Amino acid sequence: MKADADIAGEKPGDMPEEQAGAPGGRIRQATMAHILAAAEQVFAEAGYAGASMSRLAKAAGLPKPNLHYYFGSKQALYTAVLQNILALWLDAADDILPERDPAEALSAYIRAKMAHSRDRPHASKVFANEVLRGAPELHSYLGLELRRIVDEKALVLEGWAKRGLMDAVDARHLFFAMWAMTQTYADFDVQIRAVLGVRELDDAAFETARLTVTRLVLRGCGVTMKEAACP
Amino acid sequence: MKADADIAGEKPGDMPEEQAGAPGGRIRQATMAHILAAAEQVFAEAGYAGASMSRLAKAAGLPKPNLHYYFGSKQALYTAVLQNILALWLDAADDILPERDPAEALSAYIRAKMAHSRDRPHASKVFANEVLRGAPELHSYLGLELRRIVDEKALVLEGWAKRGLMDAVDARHLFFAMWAMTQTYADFDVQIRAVLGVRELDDAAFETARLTVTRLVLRGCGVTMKEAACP
DNA sequence: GTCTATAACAAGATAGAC
DNA sequence: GTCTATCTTGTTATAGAC
Repeated sequence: MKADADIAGEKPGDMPEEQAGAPGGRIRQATMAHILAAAEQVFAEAGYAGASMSRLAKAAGLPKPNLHYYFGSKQALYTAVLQNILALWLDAADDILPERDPAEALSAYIRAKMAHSRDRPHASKVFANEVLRGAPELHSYLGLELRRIVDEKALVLEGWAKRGLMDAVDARHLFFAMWAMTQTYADFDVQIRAVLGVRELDDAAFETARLTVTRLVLRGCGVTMKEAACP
Repeated sequence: MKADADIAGEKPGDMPEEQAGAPGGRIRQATMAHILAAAEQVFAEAGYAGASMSRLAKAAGLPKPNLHYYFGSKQALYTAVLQNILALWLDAADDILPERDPAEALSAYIRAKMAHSRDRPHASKVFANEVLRGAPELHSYLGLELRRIVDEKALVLEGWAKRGLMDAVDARHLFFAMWAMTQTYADFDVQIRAVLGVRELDDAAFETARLTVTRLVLRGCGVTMKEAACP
């Protein structure tokens, strides 16, 4: 087995027995994390239907039955991959807080989302594939948890607008725009690379992308850019 | 067979025999257009791998072998659907011309793209699915035809910037942003409806979306909005 | 041109030896 | 815990009657 199984961020040698939500020994957890990491990539490239168990197994470097042994079914493995991604997704909006400066908070949010697109493109693609299919696994998450977060953050933006710190922009549609503009660098990377005529999106390309998105959002919200966009 | 087979925009009773690129009689063309319309929807909802021939056949209201009779293979049917979509995709940027006013031209472009997302969401989703998979069928299109168009339009924007009509924004990344913001209303509609807590995106929602996107782009480019954004 | 019947194969899942 | 061999089902595609 390969050694890059630390995707779930488990602390090695922490608990001697088990833990809530992650039963089993350390080797079991490591194997499962390894399978999840490989599966995320395959599901990202092929979608749910296009990812066969044999392909998933080959990507993990294991025989097919082992995947069934650990996750039961393809469906369950896919759900586990999605769950792994949502945990990553949720804490991105932590910068949007009432007491912060709008320009800085929005810049930080865009920076975090762009970093996600760069560092975890597979996660973004799996999520995109799922939503494109009609989000059969994420319906409740989108309608409950995500909706609650957006409602909460929309209040923050409306508060900023009332205090004259930014224009009164529709907060929800602003979020849709920020999600779309940042995630497109992960989901549609093939198209972007083709149009730019480059083999890879390097640091400079991502920096230009981040600055462009930040500029559109900050100016669109009527907040001054200052040096918040430049690290 | 249902009567909504006029998607390809064929002129009924035009030519008695054949035409380049569309051989066969009128009923043949009508049947093929009907299959293509149904297939677009199924490919959009299920992706390439998730769309089985039986499902495609059921959606078209025909037995499976008929689809093979007309298109040969699932692959060929899919390619035909994509080809149909590209024709639609290409003429959206017709508004970006040097002699036009930036605010009006960009507003018109965003309006056209939003209208596409509203009127042909399935087309957008098929395209998104294809690019997510790595664009195996569209690699040459993206790297040649689309790239050429974007290069051409980028020159127009740079011309506007030199004449002081707008700020010097990276034109290519601005296009990525406009594509992402507008297409998200087709591709991620499930997520948007869930967050907004509505069953359907109605006229008002699309108008708010369009105004938000237009605002971000025009202000981000430093062009005055005037009434160009309002019909 | 249309459709029933079926071939050839790959899918998800499991039994059972190790 | 691990993996070979296999079962069942659904897949694309086609043969051949109508």
